[in-house]
Amino acid sequence: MPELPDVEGFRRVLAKHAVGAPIRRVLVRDAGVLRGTTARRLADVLRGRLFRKPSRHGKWLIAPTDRSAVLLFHFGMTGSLEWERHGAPQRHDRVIFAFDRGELRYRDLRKLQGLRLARDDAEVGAILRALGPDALDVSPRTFDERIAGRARLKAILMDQSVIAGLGNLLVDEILWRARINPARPANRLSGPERAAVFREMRRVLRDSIRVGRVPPRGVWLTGRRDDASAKCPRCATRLRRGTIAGRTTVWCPRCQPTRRGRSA
DNA sequence: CGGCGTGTTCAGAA
DNA sequence: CTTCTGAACACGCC
Repeated sequence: MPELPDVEGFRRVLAKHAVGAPIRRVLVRDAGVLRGTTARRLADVLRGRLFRKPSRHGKWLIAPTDRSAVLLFHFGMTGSLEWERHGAPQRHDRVIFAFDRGELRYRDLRKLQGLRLARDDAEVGAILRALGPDALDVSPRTFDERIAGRARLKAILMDQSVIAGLGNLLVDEILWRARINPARPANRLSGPERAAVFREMRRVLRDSIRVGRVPPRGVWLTGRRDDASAKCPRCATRLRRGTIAGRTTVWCPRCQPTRRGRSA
């Protein structure tokens, strides 16, 4: 599930329920999600501490504490962060932070990513150093400069070191709305085309965050990924699918031609 | 049983 | 140097 809007939702969960209250207990139910730390160290460092206001960069959730330590979450393809007031843990609750009023649970099926514990802000910087600017923060000018690579546009937009936060579903949705073929070389887009991608990126992100997840089904292209006979919601042309940047890619050959007048 | 998947990383190839 | 592909990670669902 998690792309930028989902992680923003998790950030809000943490901010709403888990900021400013002492962490009473850290229960690591599956140490397989701990990256570069151990259950012992995680508990020793966090027990009795408070989380301060969390931030987000791309798909990373950054949770500072009232000491120098900072907890970082990445959710891979199947992770989430849940607040539960009571009840038995679910099968995929890998780490549980217990507070007086409830529990914050890092839930993840596939364990493709996990939790990291940084000693201080400098270590956070080192972990996030390779990321480009957040997709919601980047200015139109910086966006234009950064996506000017030779690779196919979808690969560029998915590259977290170029722009942080966009994933497979979001990029397909953005390019469908902007009516640009995902296989176009990024550095051959016109100025207006780059502006369209930027505009639709903002719009898709805003709408997704408002709904609290990405992406809402319904009229979105994303609701049609799994159906091989699905039609374009705009023009009813049969959607096409292929592989770009190693990921399943869905597009409309009519709305998103490779070049003027041709289909992909 | 085989194939697939909202993410990332790495080795190796082009 | 840049870009691309496939495999790996782990698990549930066709």
